[in-house]
Amino acid sequence: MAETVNIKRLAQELNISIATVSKALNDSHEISLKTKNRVWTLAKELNYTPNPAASNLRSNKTKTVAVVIPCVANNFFSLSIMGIEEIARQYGYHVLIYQTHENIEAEKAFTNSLLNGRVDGILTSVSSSEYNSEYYANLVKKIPLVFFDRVYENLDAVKVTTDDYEIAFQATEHLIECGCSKIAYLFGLENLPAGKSRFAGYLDALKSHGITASDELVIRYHDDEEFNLSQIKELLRNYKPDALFSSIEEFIIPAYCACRELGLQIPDDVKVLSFSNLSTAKLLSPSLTTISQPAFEIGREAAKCLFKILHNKQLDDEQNIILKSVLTKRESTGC
Amino acid sequence: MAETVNIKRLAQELNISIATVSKALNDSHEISLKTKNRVWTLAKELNYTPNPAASNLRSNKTKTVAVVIPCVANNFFSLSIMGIEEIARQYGYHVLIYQTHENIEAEKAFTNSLLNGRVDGILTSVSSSEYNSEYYANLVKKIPLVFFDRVYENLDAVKVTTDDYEIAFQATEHLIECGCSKIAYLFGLENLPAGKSRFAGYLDALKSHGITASDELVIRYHDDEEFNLSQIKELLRNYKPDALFSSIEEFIIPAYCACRELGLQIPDDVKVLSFSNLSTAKLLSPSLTTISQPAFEIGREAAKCLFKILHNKQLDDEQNIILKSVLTKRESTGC
DNA sequence: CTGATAGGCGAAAACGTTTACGTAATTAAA
DNA sequence: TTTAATTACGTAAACGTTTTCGCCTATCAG
Repeated sequence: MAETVNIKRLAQELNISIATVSKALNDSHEISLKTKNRVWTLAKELNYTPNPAASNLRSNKTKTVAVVIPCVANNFFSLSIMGIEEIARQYGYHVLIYQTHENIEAEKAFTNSLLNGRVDGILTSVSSSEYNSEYYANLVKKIPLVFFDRVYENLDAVKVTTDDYEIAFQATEHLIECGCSKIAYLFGLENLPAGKSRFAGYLDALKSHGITASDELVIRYHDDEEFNLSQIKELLRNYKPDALFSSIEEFIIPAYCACRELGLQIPDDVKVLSFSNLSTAKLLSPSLTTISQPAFEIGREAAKCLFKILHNKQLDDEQNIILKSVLTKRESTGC
Repeated sequence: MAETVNIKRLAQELNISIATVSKALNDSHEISLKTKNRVWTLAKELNYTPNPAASNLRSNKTKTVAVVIPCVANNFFSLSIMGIEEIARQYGYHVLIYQTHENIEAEKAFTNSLLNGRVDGILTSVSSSEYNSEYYANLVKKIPLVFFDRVYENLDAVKVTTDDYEIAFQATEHLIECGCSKIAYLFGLENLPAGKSRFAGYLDALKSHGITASDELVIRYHDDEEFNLSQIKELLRNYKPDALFSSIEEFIIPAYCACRELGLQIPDDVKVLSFSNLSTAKLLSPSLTTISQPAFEIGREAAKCLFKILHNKQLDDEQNIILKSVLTKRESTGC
């Protein structure tokens, strides 16, 4: 590197004080336009950019936010990040990414390590492995935090979610209207509000159509791919459901594979429907009926809320923002 | 926040100097074990974590790297990020994400903004919109930088890539062996070494089998989805190729859609093969023969190299690391 | 007993900003 | 004309670390 160019250097070359330079750079009203222009042109000429560490240290602002999520290699989360990034760019913020891999301890460790002033705020979609609000109840007191999709309820924090209950209800009704009466449920996120709402929507839709739910038709997501596959195969073999309603994307591949392996035709023998943001849903064999969440918009909304908080703007209404999911009917439900 | 706990506070409570505390926290040999233990226990007790800004400012180390990529919502890049993140966690580094959306100006703006000490190093996969090595030739002199997948050649920097030429050659041969002789090429990344190598592999494979390539059978990626779709439809209608070799994932959906709309059966009427990291490739209708790059490993390798550089370790051999892609034959090439 | 050596610690400067406060000159109000 | 207010800038402290240098004590060789 050549001679480091900092405020002192600018001040020397212009024969003014470093305070004046700093204020000019920050467009302070204390400085005359003439001086500001001198500073700005020299700064551009020397390619000056302020040292973030020094600035952070003094001002206690980092212009950085953290995104803490289970995993980036998931359509929903990568789309959310895109939305977050778009807004962050508009506000001139930087984005740190942390993946928890559904590990609650990693989650706590990350967020704790962010409390020393590394970031101005946090956007998070929490791990599904546990639901213990104690930790977050304390955390939200210490740093501006916005939850999206996977949230903790009853905390003093903004939450951006989707209409899980309503859309699950609607999707279940769609299956019923297609003639299904023995609808299996592939249960994911069971610890979280989102997972519970989806399940509740499913149950209530059954009930409102006079169908009694059965525990035998419910299987729960496990971290082991093989296990999920064999679970589904067992389910199909033993209880012969006429539909599979999957509450998470991770069940799609094992569900399709299970049907193939058992020689079951979708949608003739069994209909399939899933929450999913896969762009290839319409190319699957057969094309998959999906509930897709507006992942990109969720990211945008969450980021917007966080920046409003960081700039002390009043949040429009309340702390719960609920966006609408979309049910797209395709061949796998066949009607 | 309660009373801020910093080094000064620790020093006061222990009746020692802040220098001693700092050295103890950093496990310096100058400090006795007894004193270190006193410091460590109190630090843990008070939940002390060092202020990163202060630390960065003084030491000129940020323990942070930047990842500059076109887009996170792409299987290849999100998997790469996973690999990068895994290694970063091992080394205790933080990861900043910047998306260029294939915009070379944004790319330059981001990387420039990282030169003032915000990060210790950069991992990047460059934009495909242009190939102008001047900028990067200067950049690599200013900051440790590792390219992955989409690289600039002939620069003094580490590059992690895949065997694009060889695998494209091999894939083309596969199509030929399946009886194809009129193989269309869906050309992406044409400005970049990766894109050129893939195309070269395709051309050379044709030549080595006595097939003359034709310009009419090559179409180039465009940013407009509709345009790509109609391009492919035109191609299929006018020149009736017996295979589509797509060099990028983005062509898959339009290619499948085009075949459907024209009533062409895959693989009977036309075979399809594509570079892709889609996990649903095997569930498509029909399942898609793919060349999948080891995205996760690429991220890992790139990150490992960067950290070696940052710790002044000798890089094992040379600057080019080449990983192997995998050709997975499925129904879409039907043999 | 003297001198050297090493171990353990502290004083203080430095990193590059921001900002509270002071000051001088100019302008407006009286 | 005097005073008050305003404008434009400078001084210096502060943010929380890291690190150089020096000091003191204890130990050891001679």
